[in-house]
Amino acid sequence: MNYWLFKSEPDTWSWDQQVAKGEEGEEWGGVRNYQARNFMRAMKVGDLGFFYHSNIGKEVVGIVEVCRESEPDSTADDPRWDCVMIRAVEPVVRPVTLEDCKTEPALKDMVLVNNSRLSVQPVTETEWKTVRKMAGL
DNA sequence: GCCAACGTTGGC
DNA sequence: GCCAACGTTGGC
Repeated sequence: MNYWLFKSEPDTWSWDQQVAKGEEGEEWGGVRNYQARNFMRAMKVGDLGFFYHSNIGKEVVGIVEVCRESEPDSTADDPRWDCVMIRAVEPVVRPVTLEDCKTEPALKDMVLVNNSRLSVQPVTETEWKTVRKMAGL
């Protein structure tokens, strides 16, 4: 089991929209970054991730699960891009902001804190447990 | 809205 | 294969 973090601008695709998709989930398309794509290729069905709102909020707002492994991105006209599908699992009790992560010593090596531009990131088990706890889950 | 950081592109 | 130019992201 691996843990991840999915970043989205709520203006483009928000947690509420993700929740509205329900069990069916939604294609995490539109990613045009090799590192992010490679992380998606490494994902397995059942892997869990944080859903993070960038720009507006700058906080973790929910938990998602990978429900389909990487396959061609329907939003791409170039075959090199593919993506997974994710579904909402549960909302957080309390959002965990970027600032919270920066001030928590256990999260000092978190990718979110050090490379905020990467849109799909790996999360370690320790970070996963820490953020979950901070989120009130 | 600005700008720093980063990734990608393309000319050489 | 290098690197300058350019585009994008995302925190502030």
